[in-house]
Amino acid sequence: MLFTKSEKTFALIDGNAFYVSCERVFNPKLSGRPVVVLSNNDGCVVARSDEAKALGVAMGAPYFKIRKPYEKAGGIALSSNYTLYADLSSRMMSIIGQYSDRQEIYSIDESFLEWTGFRHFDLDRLAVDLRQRVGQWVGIPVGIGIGCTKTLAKLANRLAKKHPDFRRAGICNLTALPDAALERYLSGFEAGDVWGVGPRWAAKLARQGIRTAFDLSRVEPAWVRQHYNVVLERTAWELRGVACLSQEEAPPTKQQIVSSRSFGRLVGDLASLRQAVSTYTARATEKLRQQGSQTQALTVFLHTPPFNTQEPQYHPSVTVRLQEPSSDTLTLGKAALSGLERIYQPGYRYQKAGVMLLELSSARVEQQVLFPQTPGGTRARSSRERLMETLDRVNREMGRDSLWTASQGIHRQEASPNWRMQRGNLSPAYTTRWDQLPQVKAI
DNA sequence: TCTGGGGTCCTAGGACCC
DNA sequence: TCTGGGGTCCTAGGACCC
Repeated sequence: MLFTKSEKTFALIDGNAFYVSCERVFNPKLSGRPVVVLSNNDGCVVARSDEAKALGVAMGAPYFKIRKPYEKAGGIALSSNYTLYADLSSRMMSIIGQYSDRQEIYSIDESFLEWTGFRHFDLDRLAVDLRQRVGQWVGIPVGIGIGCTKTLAKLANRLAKKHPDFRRAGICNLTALPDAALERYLSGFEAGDVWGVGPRWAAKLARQGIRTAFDLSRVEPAWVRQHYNVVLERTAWELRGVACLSQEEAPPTKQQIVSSRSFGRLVGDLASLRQAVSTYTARATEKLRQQGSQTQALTVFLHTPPFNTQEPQYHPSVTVRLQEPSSDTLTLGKAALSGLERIYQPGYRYQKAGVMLLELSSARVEQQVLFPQTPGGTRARSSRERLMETLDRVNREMGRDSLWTASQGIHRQEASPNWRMQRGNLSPAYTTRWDQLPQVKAI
């Protein structure tokens, strides 16, 4: 027997060219045309429509390098609008979640559903219905892959997008296939395209004669562990139909939280860096409170531009330990600035700064400290907690950046100091700002 | 000649994912 | 001129413990 069929069933649903599809929902002029969405500062291509792919635009391509020929060919480039994508994502995910009580939201555009025990249903029809509903209710086209392990569901999802046998329907169900057919599809599937096989391992596997997903499924898993590691061994098992990965329904709380940005232009002065670091700390700390955690150490780092060899290079970082765990924007902001002062060297032009919060723990577990630094001890701290609750509530209800600390700079975001990122072609916040709602004009 | 055995914790680095 | 941002897991090796 070539393949084991695990008792489980997984479906992987993801949005096609998700960011581009989000833009198209509210701007029909974009349909049928080459469209790309760019990373922050309009740096790299992070999403491409089929038409853009057909023009040969590569994922991750620096936009300035392809801009001229791309625009000449009628291509459109948009700055990324994460507010819009996050909102459409949550709508899409809630519809997908109607098709199983076991949903894992894997990324902004991908979701696993566990369909174990659903085999008395017609899974293909279920998938057709799901796809149609998401299309009608949110306007995002999705692809669906079904397999008896998550790795096979991922692989099926890819076949649903690329393979002529499935592309029309956008659905590929590997659980319904006989072994011979499964072997045929896996043999036509490059090992490097398997989930969990990156470029390094793909190259090493190829040197050892393992070129397709089928090849990888035939290798002795123990051998894989010996020559690679346990992660790739699991992948090999999963390709055979032995489920090693299970559904992670409740997202685990993060072990670290990072907030960093490249600047709109190179920055050399400490005052601007202080504003940037304060802003990133505030953002990271807000995320920290959202997941109910506190941190005991944070790292501040700076980077000079990596691609410009003319610039003198300097990549300092420093970790600042706190005396007691905290989730307070003011406390952490102060700690971050003290770290910045320690690593800052004049004479360099920096391209990026960032803050990482480490050693996270639940804020509900009260750690007693021998000599609390807050004057007045617990009472002073609880008033700080109330301040943070208010800060978060105001920013939640009145919009992000309604309330901020003076160290972040006294201008509103729109004033755009020199370190803010550039977003030259940003679409409106169609679904999250009253003043930017789409309008329908009567003729 | 011959130098125990079993364990934890921490860090750095390497690989992967979207 | 112009090259994103945010994560995870695993392994090896060193320090240290009894």
